[in-house]
Amino acid sequence: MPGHDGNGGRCVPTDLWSAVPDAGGFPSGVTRHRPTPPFRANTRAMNPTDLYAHLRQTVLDALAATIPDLPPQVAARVEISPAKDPAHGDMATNAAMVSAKAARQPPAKIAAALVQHLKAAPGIAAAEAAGPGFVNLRLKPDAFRALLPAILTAGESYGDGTTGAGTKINIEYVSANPTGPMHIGHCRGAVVGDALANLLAKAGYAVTKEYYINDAGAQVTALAWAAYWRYLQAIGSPMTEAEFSDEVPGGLQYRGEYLIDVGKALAHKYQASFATPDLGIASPELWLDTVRDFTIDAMMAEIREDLRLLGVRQDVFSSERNLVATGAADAVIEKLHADGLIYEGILDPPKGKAPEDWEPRPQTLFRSTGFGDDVDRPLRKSDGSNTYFANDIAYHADKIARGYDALIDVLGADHGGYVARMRAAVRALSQDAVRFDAVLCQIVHIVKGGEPVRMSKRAGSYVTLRDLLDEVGKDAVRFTMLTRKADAQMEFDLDVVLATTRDNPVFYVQYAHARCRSVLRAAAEMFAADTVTDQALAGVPLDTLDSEPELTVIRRLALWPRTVESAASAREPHRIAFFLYDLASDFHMLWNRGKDDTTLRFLQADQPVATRARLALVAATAVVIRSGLAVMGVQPVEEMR
RNA sequence: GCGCCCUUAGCUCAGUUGGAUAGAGCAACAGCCUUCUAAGCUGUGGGUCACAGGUUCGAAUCCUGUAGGGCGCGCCA
Repeated sequence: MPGHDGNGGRCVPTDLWSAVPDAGGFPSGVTRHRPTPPFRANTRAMNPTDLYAHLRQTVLDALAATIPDLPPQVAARVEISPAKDPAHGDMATNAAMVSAKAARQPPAKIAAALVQHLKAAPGIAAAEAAGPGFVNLRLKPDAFRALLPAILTAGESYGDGTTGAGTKINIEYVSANPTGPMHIGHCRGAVVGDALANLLAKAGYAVTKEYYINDAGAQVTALAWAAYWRYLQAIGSPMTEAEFSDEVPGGLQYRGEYLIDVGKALAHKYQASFATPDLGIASPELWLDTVRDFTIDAMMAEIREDLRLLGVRQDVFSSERNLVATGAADAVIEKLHADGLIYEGILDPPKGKAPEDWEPRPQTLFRSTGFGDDVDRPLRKSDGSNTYFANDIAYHADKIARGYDALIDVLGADHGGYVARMRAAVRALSQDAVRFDAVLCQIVHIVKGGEPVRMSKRAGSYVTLRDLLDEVGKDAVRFTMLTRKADAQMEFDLDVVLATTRDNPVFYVQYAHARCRSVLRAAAEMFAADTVTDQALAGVPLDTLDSEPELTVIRRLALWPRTVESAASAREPHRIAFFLYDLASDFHMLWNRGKDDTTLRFLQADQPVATRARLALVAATAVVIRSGLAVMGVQPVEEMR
């Protein structure tokens, strides 16, 4: 989110790829170099780790037997989903309804035929037609229980998807101007971007995490002046801040205390050589480039430290200044010019906006209207230098040249108006082959004791990431930032985040994991430790797991792979947080049964077989919680302190 | 003025990409517990999915319009 300190956002997940996961071709327009997905071939194995995918194939087989010449496009629309109402069974499929038209038969008739096939399928206890043409399925408890050894064997890779199919995807996030420490707005983008990247990787994409350093342009020049002011202070200049500000083009902008150390470092390194003999402002030619580079390096070191503390580690840092220096920006404009997409023209004045300083002026324009934008966009300022957009085109051209199939930018919501032109540029540069998405993050308000928290001691005008981390810690920050859709405004209530109650999702999920681990530790005392490892528990008999709260947890675990898949294709990492909260809720409910009735507790020394079965469920729950927290970049805790 | 996004229980928010009787947490109400399987548990009430049309077997979800809110709108990034 270069530029202002905006941090709002909206998410526009128009996913072209997830619409047809398999059983048919891919939608046109995104087919470049798309390897044939190898998945689903093994969904009929004995221990399916994706129960829903497995059942879907069973339904497709039944459908093929019922309607031999069914078009693949119809098969692609067949879904299997969890039943909302337990009275409907465990799962339902829309197969009869979506194929009715092609088969020229009423849904009810197809449903009845499907029921006949499905009744006999392995793992299915009951099948019945219902409603407008649903087929409801009830699974044998064994079918659900069989998931536990599969999870324990797979470990945290349970839920890994293949929908990405190795697609190369680049996700750019944070990209804060190196003009100061990171603040809350950057923080949300950082967490959303990082979690989304992890999520896409789990779904099978080949992901690169990237940071774009906006180290060119007027902002960093203003930063250099601000650092220079601190330098003058450090060498004992008699100037006042007001006097200095009057001499700065555009005035002194960055007044936060964080530049004091930079000024001191400059003074130490260059002594008084950057000032006039009376310690006043020397000619910028003498010092500006040096001070700017020095300060940018210092700020980037600061930002990298912020990112490290937040647990974000990006693969690639790209510099805008470098793009300009190597002539990449000019080269891209040349290329677009050769393609006939650049012209000199005059834009209409914006309607409704104060036109007082507006005057018609010929500009170098990019024909973005040819690619879905509203107006053509300027590439050069009147002083001849590139606009931010021009450099950003060069940057995205660079990413395209590096071979990505898709690009994602995580931006603040105040950049919503920027998305259409960037998408237009990517389309133009890639001949429509590379998909571009923006994930916009809305603003975050920090609240404590019911009052908004606004100021930071250090930066002066905003709450820094460091302040927030000091207050609540990395894991709480990351989790909480993912408890809302990115495009929804968020109130970050410091009191709630630190509360040890159910309405704090961070606590509630961590507590569930800690309880799992606590039980397993106690089990290692009660039985031989090597009989309660995940590996050992993957082989124990599970028939005794038959109570409703136990099966509820297992059903939830079965939803993990499809949660990963749908969250990834929608580019909505917050869904992982909600899933974990629901899973934690199911688990706590199971745990609470043992509060009043001690015979319902997990560990019963006189019932080793039933106990081990329950331990398998507990261990699998812990695995899935860890798997989800890993996507969010949150460290699971072993015990509550 | 134009564009994009949003509007779901009193509050804060989900809603599996068009499926069946729209969910959760707070708050409210009614019980229970006073415990280390600690940092509460169980249950109840609560809705014209902003409003009006449309598309179809079926709409909170897609289309059109209206009202209200957020963001943006040529040489800022």
